[in-house]
Order: sequence, then structure tokens, then C-alpha cells
Amino acid sequence: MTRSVREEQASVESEEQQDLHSPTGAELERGGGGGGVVGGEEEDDHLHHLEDEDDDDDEEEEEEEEEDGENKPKRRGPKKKKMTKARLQRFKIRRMKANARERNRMHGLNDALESLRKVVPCYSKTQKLSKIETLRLAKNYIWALSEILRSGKAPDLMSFVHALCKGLSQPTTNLVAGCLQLNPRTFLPEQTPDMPAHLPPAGPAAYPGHFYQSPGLTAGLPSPPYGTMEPSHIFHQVKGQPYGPLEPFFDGVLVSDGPAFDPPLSPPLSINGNFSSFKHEAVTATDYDKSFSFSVHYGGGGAGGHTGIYGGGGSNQRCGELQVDGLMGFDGHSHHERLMNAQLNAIFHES
DNA sequence: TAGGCCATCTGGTCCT
DNA sequence: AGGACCAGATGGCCTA
Repeated sequence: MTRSVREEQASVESEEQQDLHSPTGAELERGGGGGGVVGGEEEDDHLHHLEDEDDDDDEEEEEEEEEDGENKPKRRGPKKKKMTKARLQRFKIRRMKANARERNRMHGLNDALESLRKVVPCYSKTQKLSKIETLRLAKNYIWALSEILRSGKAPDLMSFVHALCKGLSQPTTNLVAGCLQLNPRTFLPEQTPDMPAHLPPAGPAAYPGHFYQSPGLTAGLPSPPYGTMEPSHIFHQVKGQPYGPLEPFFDGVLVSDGPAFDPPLSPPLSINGNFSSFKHEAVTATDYDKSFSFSVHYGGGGAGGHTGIYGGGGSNQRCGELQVDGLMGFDGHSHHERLMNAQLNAIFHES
């Protein structure tokens, strides 16, 4: 999955070829959408044709006359303008400009996606997450962080990782596991029906505090180099609390059996919607006690999307004091890490 | 070789 | 009219 090299090659090739692509009369006549690459031969023919006609502009009218044969029945409806040479050239220029804009737009989109890759867990230059996986992981990450901010409590790391990997493909899950040096089976209950998800993995790297001491990885993990799980991406273990300061935060919900938690499709700040599904699953969970915290938080929420985080009292107000604006526009891990650590410290020290 | 992922072209639609 | 955005189509590259 070394996508970066491939992408560079593709980029170079595209840069070399981009000027060769232009719309053709044949494609225009075809009407329907289609790959620009497909019409390559026709395209070249047309370009040659254009070049041949470059010297004479007066042929346009003649061609139109030829087109209207005497024996042919006249068409009804709006007369379709013929692609004269001048029109074709205008069209060609317009298409080339549009193509360039579209390329730039997609490059901007990819840049933004690359920025996103850098701020979600498991960033790796050599082993890029795919676009869709990046978006999925980001969604899970945002959701998990929203939970942290909303409650002001840190989850246990197994639950956190489980939340991160929800809905991700197996390779990406393996990558996350590789970053954490965890056995992916330990947080994928739907993929390991024989093994309860909340049970600790067999290896010594099962729990926080042991991640980077694991000498080796379990089967199924991708080959090195793994991505990195930045410290800010992990909710560090609090002293004296082996599984986190407040274990039930995610327990019984994220690491529950049965229907897997599915982060809602609503925007990340639509916390109430998130909690709606959370509460539902919590109630249906066998361990009702573990759902208590979610019920409490959910009960105070209003209908507005933001009030769930910033509008409430207690820890929610504390979250509102954090400089969330500072999260926008960071490029590197250092800044990100600093901000994240500041926020997490605020949470941990005030809770 | 099939499937996944990607970049690019393209035409349509909406907006300014 | 021109730009932004979108979705479909296509071919290339890579991996299992």
C-alpha cells in the first residue's frame, strides 16, 4: 500500500499529458459523459484536423452549407450549432481551462485530505491511508474527541481504539493496531465472534502503559514501517488508574457485544444526535451500570447541536473555555500535539 | 487476473 | 459568461 510513490508517478504523468487532452468534436457529438482518456485517438485526429484548418477561417460557412443536404429531411426543434473551427477552438480553450481548474480543485482537495491524514491517528508518510479510510478514521476520531470534551473524562484506551476503528477496513484496522502495537482482534468484536471484545488481548502490549514495550506484533499486522500514533492521539493512562481515569466512559457501549456502535452521520458537533444512538445502545446493553454516564449527559442536552458541548454546565463549560479555535489550521504534529495536550491536561486536571 | 484506489476528463447544474 | 461543484466514465498502477 505504498501509495505515495505511485501518486507521484501519476502526478508526473498527468502533468506531462494534461496539455494533450482536449475535447473533441466526436466527444461533443456523443453528448454523454465519459472518460477523457478514452477519446484519445479521436482527440488526436481532431487536433490534427484543427491544425490543418488553421489557415482558413472561411471554410466554416461552407461546411455548414454542406451539412444541410437537399435530400435530408429538415430537423425540427432548435438547430444544433455545428462545431465550426472557431467554435471548436473556443471550446477547446474553455475545456482546457476548466480541466486545469478541476485539477487544481482536486489537488486542493487532496491537500486538505493530506492535512487531515496528519492530524488523525496513525499518520504515516510511507503507508498512507486511503481517502475513504482517512475520512472514516477522522469521523471516528472527532466523535471520540467530542465524547471526551463533552464528558471531561478520559476513556480507557482500548475503548478509544475500538471507537477509532469502527467501520474501518481490515488493513486500516491493522494499521491502527500496528501504530498502537495492539492485536487488532482485541477491539474488533464483529470480526472475532469467538473472543469477547472487552477481554484483554493475549500479548503483553494489551493495556496502556505497555504499548511501546511490546517486543513483537501479532499476526495479521501490516509490515513495517507502521504509522505513528502521536502521543496526543492517545489518552494517556493516569497514575494509579490502570485503565484510565474513568473506565466506564466507553465501556459497555463502545466495547459492547451485539450491534456495533456506529458513529452517527451527523456533524461532529451534533452531539445530541450522537448521544441519542449512544443512549439507545447503552440501554440495550447488558451492563446497565456502565451506561449511567451517558444517560446523565444525554438528559441535559437540548435540541441544538452545539449546546450539547458548550451550552451545558459543569464539564461542558470547561470545554467551552478551551481554545478550540486554535485547532484550526495547524499543519504539523507539534502544534497539534501541543494543543491536544493542553486540552487533555485541562480535562484531566480539572476533572 | 480481479479488485481497490487514484487522477483525470467531461458534461451538467447552480451560482455570481 | 465564467467559475465552482458534482458525478460518471475511463485507464493506469498496485496488490493479493
